[in-house]
Amino acid sequence: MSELVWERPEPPARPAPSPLSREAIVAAACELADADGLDAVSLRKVAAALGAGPMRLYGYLDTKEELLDLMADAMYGELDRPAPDDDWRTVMRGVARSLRHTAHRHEWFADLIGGRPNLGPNALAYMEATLAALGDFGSLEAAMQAMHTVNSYVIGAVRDEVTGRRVERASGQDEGQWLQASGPYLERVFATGRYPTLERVVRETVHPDRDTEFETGLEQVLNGVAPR
Amino acid sequence: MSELVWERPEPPARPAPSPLSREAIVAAACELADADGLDAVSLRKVAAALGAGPMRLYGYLDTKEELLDLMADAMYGELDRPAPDDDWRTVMRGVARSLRHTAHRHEWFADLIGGRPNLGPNALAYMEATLAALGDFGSLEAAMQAMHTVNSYVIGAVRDEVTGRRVERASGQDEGQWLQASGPYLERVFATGRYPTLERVVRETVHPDRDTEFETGLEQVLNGVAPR
DNA sequence: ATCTCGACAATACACTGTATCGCACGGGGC
DNA sequence: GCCCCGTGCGATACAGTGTATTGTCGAGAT
Repeated sequence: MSELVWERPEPPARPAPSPLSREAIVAAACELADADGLDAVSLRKVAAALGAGPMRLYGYLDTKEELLDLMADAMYGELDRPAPDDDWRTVMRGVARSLRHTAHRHEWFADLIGGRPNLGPNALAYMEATLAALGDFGSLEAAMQAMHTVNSYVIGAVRDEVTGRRVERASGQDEGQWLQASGPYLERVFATGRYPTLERVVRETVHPDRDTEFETGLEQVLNGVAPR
Repeated sequence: MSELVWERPEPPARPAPSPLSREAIVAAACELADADGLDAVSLRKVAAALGAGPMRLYGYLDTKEELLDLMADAMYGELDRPAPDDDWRTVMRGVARSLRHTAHRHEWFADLIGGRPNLGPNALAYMEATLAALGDFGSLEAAMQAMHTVNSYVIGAVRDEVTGRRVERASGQDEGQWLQASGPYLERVFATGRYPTLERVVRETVHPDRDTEFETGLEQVLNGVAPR
């Protein structure tokens, strides 16, 4: 019934189960996402990058969703903490810029922020530091409302920027505005004459680069939320 | 070689290939998304809902991405057009509220807006109408910048709101704030004493409901973008 | 020395988007 | 009226996904 030793192959030489940790897992996942976008993050690939089988990850996560949560929280860990002594305007400007900055370095972050509850330790710590630095804002509820407004703006703006970048990258190496990225199409659309105002906007106005667009928008929002 | 007629089954009774159209396809897809979220939208299910094979859709689309683009554009078709004679403030308020409203009726829309270039006919028409109605704003470039700022705010705010709703819905029938939806967890987190400010915010301040939070944020942004 | 338990890999399943293939039908040339 | 061909469609196929289940090996306890 059992074969003789000679014909039986040796045990498959267990490759010394590499040590794992949540940190290593999300690091690998982030690397994958940086390289090829969020869609490239699959449990199998992450596990493979760590020299492990896919099911091994389920000791550290219950769900892929949880991996995404961890990735998002890792990004909150990368943000610059606000200095507690700055006035509220600089604090909020700093938060906004920092968010934008890391969303530019890790574009997949833009797909995640706002799309899930951020209750990880890093996100909470960041919120804590920000709120604490907003002591000169007046009431706490006013500070919360202002944070919400600014945050919403940043999330939306960053999202737009990132999709703009992607379009440009996909549609040639072009830099500049999405307008010329989708140039020919828009030409054809404008030729119908149905969008005169839009056409004027595209043809006659100069478009600021994204940095200044973001910054002036941010300044507008900050003016809007200023107490009094 | 060939079987006798008796044993050969009849032709599979071609079920009268149902007529199709892009419109019918996106309608079916939207229905699916309304019922069970964006993840429930698969080409197979959409096709099945229309009584067709999955591959049939590829006559109307090249890619699932394109289906999502069509769905998003369909939503732009549902928005209330701004009245051309209103002043810029009411125009922008209307745009913002309308976006928010349809994102509440079709929550999956919140997952789509800002995440892809919106160049469909409905989106363009909407932009056109909005820009045209913003004639009293001063220069066109200022109107563009202001629209961008307001739009970014709305996209971010709506995104936050929708994920909040989802958390509440998932975590019991609770209404109110995400805070008590994730209540026990936050209690445990606060018990560490690492987030005193956050704790004060949660415990000591009253949280406005989402409508007023959105509206006051919107008003802040509108104040911020006002010309002069 | 044996038993047991926990950690891991292997397998399996239902499902996804999409490329390919082949058939059946309808319309144009004789 | 018949044939033939193109075209539109379904069936099939494939690689890849998240995850449940099963199998197996090694170490620690008795």
